[in-house]
Amino acid sequence: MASRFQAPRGTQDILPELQPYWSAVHAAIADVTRLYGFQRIDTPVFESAALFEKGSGDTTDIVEKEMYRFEDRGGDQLALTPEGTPAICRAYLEHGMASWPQPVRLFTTHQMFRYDRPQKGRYRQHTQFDCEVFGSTDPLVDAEVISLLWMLYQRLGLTGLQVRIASLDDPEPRKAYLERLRAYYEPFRDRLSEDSQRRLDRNALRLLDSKDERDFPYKEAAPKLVNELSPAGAAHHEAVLDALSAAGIPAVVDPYLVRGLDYYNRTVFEVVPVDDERAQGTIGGGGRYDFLLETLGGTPTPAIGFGTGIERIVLEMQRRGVSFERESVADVFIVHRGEGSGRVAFRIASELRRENVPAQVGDGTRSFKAQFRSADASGARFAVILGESELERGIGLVKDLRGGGEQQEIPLELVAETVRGQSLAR
RNA sequence: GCGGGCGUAGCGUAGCGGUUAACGCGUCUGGUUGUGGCCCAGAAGAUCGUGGGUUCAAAUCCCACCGUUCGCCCCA
Repeated sequence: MASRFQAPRGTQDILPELQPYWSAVHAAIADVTRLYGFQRIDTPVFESAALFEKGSGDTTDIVEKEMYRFEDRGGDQLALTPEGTPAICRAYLEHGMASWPQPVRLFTTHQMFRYDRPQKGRYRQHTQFDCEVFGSTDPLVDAEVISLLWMLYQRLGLTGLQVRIASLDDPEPRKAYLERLRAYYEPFRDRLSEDSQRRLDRNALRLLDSKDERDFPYKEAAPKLVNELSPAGAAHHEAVLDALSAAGIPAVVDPYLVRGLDYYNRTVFEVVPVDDERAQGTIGGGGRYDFLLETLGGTPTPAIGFGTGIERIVLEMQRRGVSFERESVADVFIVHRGEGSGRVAFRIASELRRENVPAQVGDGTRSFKAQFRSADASGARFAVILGESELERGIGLVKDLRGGGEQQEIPLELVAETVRGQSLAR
């Protein structure tokens, strides 16, 4: 290895060859958010650690073992954002957005930091596109954010995706359900996997999410929350499904769907590639969180949102074979050699760039052959040749790099204009 | 945090106890006083992830660490 330094574990460089994917994602985000009437917000990379402890839930893994927490020089307890929703909620409350026309639709793309064990598609720093809608309990809004997310994926050429959806009901009926679930599992406690025995005490809902074969028989026979919703919860759930179906979005109810954050109620959903066996397959997910803003000290405000990982989207695009043509870095490549040629080359390049023509100047210390190779590699359509004999005659040669490579003699003052004209005319 | 696989030039690979570590792509230079893409020739580029150990001898065997990858936990 040439370099002694490496990017920190779980972080990565996004090299130029990958940038077209990222640009496409950002462009699609700009499109769909505009189509759905979302406004952009940007929040800081770090926040008060307490925001996430309160917001995400202090027993969630994100807060308990994955948060980059630090004390700054003034003694404040801060954390690199592990999760976007609490940050946006904080901004909503801090800026009195309750007095904006409701509902308030916000989106952002920002960096997330989680100290967990890296794998493909799981990084310590990753980028998330988040959308949040505040101030509406309407199930159509649930369907709308899912529909926005779905459209994003469609526009990026991602096929073979599936929306999995469920409802976690509201806190009171869920509490009652969880008691029933524990009562159901308790007699088998000894026969469950170690993980599931722990879940029984800590987070019974997770029992349904077990991937351990020993738990499967009990899991299948277990009471499912989606089948036992309260009347209000059931009506909401049905309305969301109905709206999705009206919009032609293929959503399947997944009774085993569990999301890792404490604050969700009613609608929860994930988007997964149906043919991906990997555990990190989920590319996006979210849900309703009608009680979070209250938890954070605000007036009760219903809300729903999602996050989707851009790294995972890009991986999925590549897996799906979405590709981009290599962009040329210049339209015009100026080859020059000899005393004073650099000055002229630089002047012509500047003229071209002022006129919005991408132009590159060759390395005048290298041979013509080498500069032409660079010109070819740049993908430029035209080469401008400025050698000693041309400069003596006050002309430049304009060469078409496609086709037969014919060259025209053009007076130096007209080179930029001529090339620009031909470059536009192509 | 737990368990498994992998780690050889920029990239992809070969070599798997024994003289100067090989090949393809890429890069650079040349083949045309000063002209690209194809072709040809040559060059540069590797402390064989790092550090220990075993051995007369280690890229090859063993251990630890680092990185990556797969599964679990969890999540985007």
